[in-house]
Amino acid sequence: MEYNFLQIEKKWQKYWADNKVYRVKVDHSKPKYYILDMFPYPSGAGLHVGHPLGYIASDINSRYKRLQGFNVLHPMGYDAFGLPAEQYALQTGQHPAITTDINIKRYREQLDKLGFSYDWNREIRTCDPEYYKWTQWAFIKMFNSYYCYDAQQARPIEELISVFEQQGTKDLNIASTEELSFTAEEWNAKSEKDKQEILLNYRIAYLAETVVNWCPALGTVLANDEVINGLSERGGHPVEQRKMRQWSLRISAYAQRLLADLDAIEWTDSLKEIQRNWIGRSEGAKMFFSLKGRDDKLEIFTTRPDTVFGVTFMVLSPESHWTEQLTTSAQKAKVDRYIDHAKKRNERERMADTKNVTGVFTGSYAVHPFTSEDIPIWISEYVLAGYGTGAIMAVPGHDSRDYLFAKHFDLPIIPLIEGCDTTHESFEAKEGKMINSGFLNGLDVKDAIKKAIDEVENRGIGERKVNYRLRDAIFSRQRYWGEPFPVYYKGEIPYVIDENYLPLTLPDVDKFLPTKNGEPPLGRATKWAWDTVNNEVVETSKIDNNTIFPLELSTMPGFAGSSAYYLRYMDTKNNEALVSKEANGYWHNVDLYIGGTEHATGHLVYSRFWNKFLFDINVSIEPEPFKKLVNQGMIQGRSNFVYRINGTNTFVSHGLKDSYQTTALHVDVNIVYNDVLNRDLFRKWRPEFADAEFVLEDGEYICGWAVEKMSKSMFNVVNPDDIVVTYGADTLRIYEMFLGPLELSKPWDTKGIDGVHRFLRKFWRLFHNRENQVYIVDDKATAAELKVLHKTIKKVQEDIENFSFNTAVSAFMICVNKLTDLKCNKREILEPLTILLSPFAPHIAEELWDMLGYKNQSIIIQSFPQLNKAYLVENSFEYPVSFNGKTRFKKEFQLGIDNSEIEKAILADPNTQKHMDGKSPKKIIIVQGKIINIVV
RNA sequence: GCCUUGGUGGUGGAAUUGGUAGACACGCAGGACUUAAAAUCCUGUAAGCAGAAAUGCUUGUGCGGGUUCAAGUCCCGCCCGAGGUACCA
Repeated sequence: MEYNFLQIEKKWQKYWADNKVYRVKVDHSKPKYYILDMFPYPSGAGLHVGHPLGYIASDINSRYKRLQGFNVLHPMGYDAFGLPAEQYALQTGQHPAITTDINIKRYREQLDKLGFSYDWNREIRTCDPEYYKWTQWAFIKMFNSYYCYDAQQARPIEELISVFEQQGTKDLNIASTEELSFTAEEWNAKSEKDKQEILLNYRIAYLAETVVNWCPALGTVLANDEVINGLSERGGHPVEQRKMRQWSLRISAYAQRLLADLDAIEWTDSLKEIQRNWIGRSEGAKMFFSLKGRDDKLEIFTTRPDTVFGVTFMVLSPESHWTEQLTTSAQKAKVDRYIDHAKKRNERERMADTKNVTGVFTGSYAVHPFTSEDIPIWISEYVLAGYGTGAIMAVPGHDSRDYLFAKHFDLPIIPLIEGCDTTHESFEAKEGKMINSGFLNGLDVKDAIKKAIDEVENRGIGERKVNYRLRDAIFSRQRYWGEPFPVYYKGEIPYVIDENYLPLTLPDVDKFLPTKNGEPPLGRATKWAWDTVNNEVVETSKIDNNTIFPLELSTMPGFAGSSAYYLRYMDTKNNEALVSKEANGYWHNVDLYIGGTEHATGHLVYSRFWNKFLFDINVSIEPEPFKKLVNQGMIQGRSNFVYRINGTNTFVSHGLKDSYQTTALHVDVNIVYNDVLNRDLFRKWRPEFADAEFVLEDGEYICGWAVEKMSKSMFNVVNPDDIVVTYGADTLRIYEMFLGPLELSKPWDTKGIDGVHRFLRKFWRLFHNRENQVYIVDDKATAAELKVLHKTIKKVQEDIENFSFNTAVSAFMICVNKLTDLKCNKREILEPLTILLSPFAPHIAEELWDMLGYKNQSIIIQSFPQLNKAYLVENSFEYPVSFNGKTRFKKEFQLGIDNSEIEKAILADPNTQKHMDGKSPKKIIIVQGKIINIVV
């Protein structure tokens, strides 16, 4: 029989589905292993060849672990809420739920054709009310919690209320937006409204003023990605920075735990480093500077309190609430103009621009805490509102940004370290002896930092502080296609609806646009108010009844639904809980998580936070969601170009294009094969090319190429479907693994796919004779055949464990080539190979097992004997003997001999004696039984 | 700008983590089989120089330095690409 991959793959995919082969249940007789892919956003362009890269890797691991006897949980679902569906809805009027559903169906069909071993019984969709019920539920729990630093965990808000009632804020060490101070009497005297406002200052899910990109023309908030040079990507309207009251999650409270627990998980060092930098712990001091002519004080954070004597000015961020208060009437016009300028640039643009120094003087002065000198207070973009207190003490001598600012505005620069030169640049090294620094003079920098903080604390003008760069997550989106907040308002005060009435389902709206008043699209819902008596959603028009209140109009962001999905897979159908104790107690957390690095600071921080919160409230039993994480690289598109001679309909081949005036045009990569254009298909591709002429080289039209982001507009999106039809899923699976290291980004290219397909055909042929009939013998294998088999088993197993799938595939190819040379058709060799190959190419493996009458597919790979030294002692090998790196002679040895024996023999060789010149060797380097070098 | 990451033949990549650079595969060239094509198989293939050939020599892992008997791998300084940069997912 021919290797008919289409038929084989269809047959086994059907068999797996019909027999529910990959359905898993809690089974205490087996060890568990949980392998998870980052679930996809179902985009309208369909699954492209980049998606399966990680999915194939995880599927190989899943199948491999099953072979080893593990009970493997390997689920899949869809991250189905998101902006693209909403924007598509804006253009077409189609409801996002409908397009999302269509896209999911397409994804599912495409995934099914690749032979993945998912347990589809556990599929989840974040936009499904039965799923987002638990997202809303977690939000309610966060709203009803505060974070206690002493206990290092989230606690119920009722606990805090009773503390307030008994002792006020005395001795509290808890996370807050702003530090408040009141007594029990003061608390008890407050109105319900005031109490609720104060509690928002402590809730883990809370409302607060935050800065957003506001586009007045579109009436909406935009992501940084949607803003280009201060204009909206859509329509090119001006965008400004505006403060809005938004929901936030108090992730910053978890900063220390998020940092510390990185040590306990198996992620790559680089990814941990990204997270550490993102959390950005820095130790220093907060200090209060008196303000000239005012009673209040300006708070700043600094990591270099030792440089306090070098402070020659202070800088506020343009958004700081101090800006307005400290601007004198003489400076007001200038400051207003500057703030207008700053509003047009978002944070990223400001950070990227370090060349242009801008700023303006407020007219006010602070007082130096030690010298009592006046310090001018400036405003500048380089101070960011979101970090520290939005105000800094500037030390131009020892900070590069302060230095540039001082040079530009001609402010004084005081060198503080003996011998440092600040005429051309600041001196940022933390070393040397302090000068010009009063009581710190003569101290080493490290000691000076300690002494400075001690002195600041003694004088009561500040204290030691650890600051984190990690900010609270803004949790509101002015969008339609997301989870509704289970929140209604009595006046300004938010209340959560009772969890028993979840899910609060997303209402229909007539349009997906903001309302005329600039409210989010949910403002259009006619039925969107909460009846607190009957606990149900009712007509918005009934709001003037004082038991019916408006619901929150914004929705939750994309990361809400993806933060705890790993727990839900354990117990998808549970109506009583996010996950049952039994299921969570068996599956614990994810053993292996595979996905792209682009989520390093988003999803992977949010989900760790979310899980820690669930851990605190005793829902998740593990403090970390993902034990081991492997990043797969991005697959880029490889675009092809044709070159049209300007003003004609003639196209010139790539190698000859320089002789003409040409314009490069993107051409659909699906009508190009190995950079050679199919000219007939090209003529049919678009009407304007119907009578295209060609200037050929060597009788072919060669296209140019470039590596670009895979996108519809560049005609370089490659769906796996065509490849599956032409070569089969097994070939695609192996080819994607063969393309290069899993974690590296690489352009998609089908150039090498023939080689992989050839390999599978060769493998198939090992089991067949010339007449294509199954022909397998039970003869005993020779030593040479066993050597090939066991070398391959060892190598492939090591490679799977190390996620080095590309080299594993190479090992298979070498193995098949050798067995073909040996004309090996022995069951003893081929049967184990089908098992070894089955994680990579499951369809062909199943077919071969079937043909061989081999039923016991749960055999454990580990039970095969490892590479045996005895098989190696067959032929000899020759290697150079080098002295101090220079090759002097060659010597022959038998394979399999011990390193020490080789060493002895070499040292006894007369040639060696000659080159050693009577000395004894310093070092003998032996690698794999070969003497590489002898250092004399 | 900042953080992370990558740069090796015509191409994708390998290299036991400091030890014979280019495994494996694609492509290309030549050959076998075939009326022919496809398929399959065999041989060659980093560059340069010398040689009839076996082979030998030289150069060579983005650029410039350095450490070492030995550097693709370690150190210092650059250049270029990719991802992230808090409302894309």
